[in-house]
Amino acid sequence: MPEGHTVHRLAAAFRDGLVGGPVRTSSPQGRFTEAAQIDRMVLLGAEAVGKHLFLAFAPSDDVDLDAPVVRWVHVHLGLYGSWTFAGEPGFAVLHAIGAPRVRVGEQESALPEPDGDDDDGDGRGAGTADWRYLLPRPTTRLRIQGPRGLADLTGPTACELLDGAGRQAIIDRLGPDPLREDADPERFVRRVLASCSPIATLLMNQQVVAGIGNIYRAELLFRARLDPFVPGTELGRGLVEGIWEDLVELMRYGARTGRIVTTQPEHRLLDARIMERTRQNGDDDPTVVPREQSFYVYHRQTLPCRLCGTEVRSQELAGRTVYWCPGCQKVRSRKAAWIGQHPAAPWALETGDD
DNA sequence: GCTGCATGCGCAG
DNA sequence: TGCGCCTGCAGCT
Repeated sequence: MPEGHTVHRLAAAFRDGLVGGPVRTSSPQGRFTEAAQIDRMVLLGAEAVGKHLFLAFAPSDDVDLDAPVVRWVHVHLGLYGSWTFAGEPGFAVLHAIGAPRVRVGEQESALPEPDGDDDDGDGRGAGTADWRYLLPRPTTRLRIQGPRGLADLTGPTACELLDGAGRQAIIDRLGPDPLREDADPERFVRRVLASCSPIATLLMNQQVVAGIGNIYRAELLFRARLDPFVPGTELGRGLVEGIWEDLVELMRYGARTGRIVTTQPEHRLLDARIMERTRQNGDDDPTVVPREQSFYVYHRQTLPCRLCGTEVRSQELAGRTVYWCPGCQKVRSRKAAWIGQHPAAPWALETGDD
């Protein structure tokens, strides 16, 4: 489920709720056998690099992150992985919008509380809301439990214990992460301009830029009005720099709110008008009206483009589906300037925050 | 209950 | 380039 913004939110949730104190770690599923090695250690830090999450563990809290004694848990959620948080009121709540999910009562299984204040006789205890007695799902790869709450990991592509060198090796093969202060956009620009691969392929290559998934890719290309199949070598520097700037803004919004929104308000209105027109043309099927107004092209294949009404297309490219509007995305030239809309506007008219 | 799909990635060939 | 893997869930029967 996650693109890079989600992983940054997860890192923030860990920093908020679990970093700084001793934690218990276990692998209820049994597949992360190294969990025992870090049990009762201090969770020193949590950071995101692209879609990779790194959690630092040390025997005590007076250790530097780069000390040899620090052990790193490296987690990549892949397509199916997720973290579930549970804890005292306020635990991880700020960051629970979006991918980090907070358990709701019906899905919880709880042990009876040991102090005997189970007064409803159903064997589940009066405190089903007490996170301390939540049984992990059988598929839980890793549970991290601190004084204020816990985090359960299921279905990750990667969950492994590394030393500092192992962590660095992973970071070294990643391109710049638009959400990190230390990101070097020039690395991204140079890689793109030097490659004959289609720009759509390059944007999904984590060695070129770290953190983009299929949604950001499709939406970025649309906002740049860029043909997904143009080789990087055909693009102009200004355009590629514009894509980076746009990406930074989009992902910052995503990290702040937990939602990917790429459409500008005026284009959502236009979309409603187009839908009305298509219905007048005889398409009465209400299911063609998308509830989601957040995207221009992602998952909108066969629907009319929000801007020009051309049918949005989709096609497999290097094993993943690319979505684009053939009507709007015609930029192919090296001379093309950045013509995408600056994204400050898309959510500016949204009421409230988050 | 079953099937297919999904915001990924690494590996073999 | 295709496949296997990790899991949850929507949309079928």
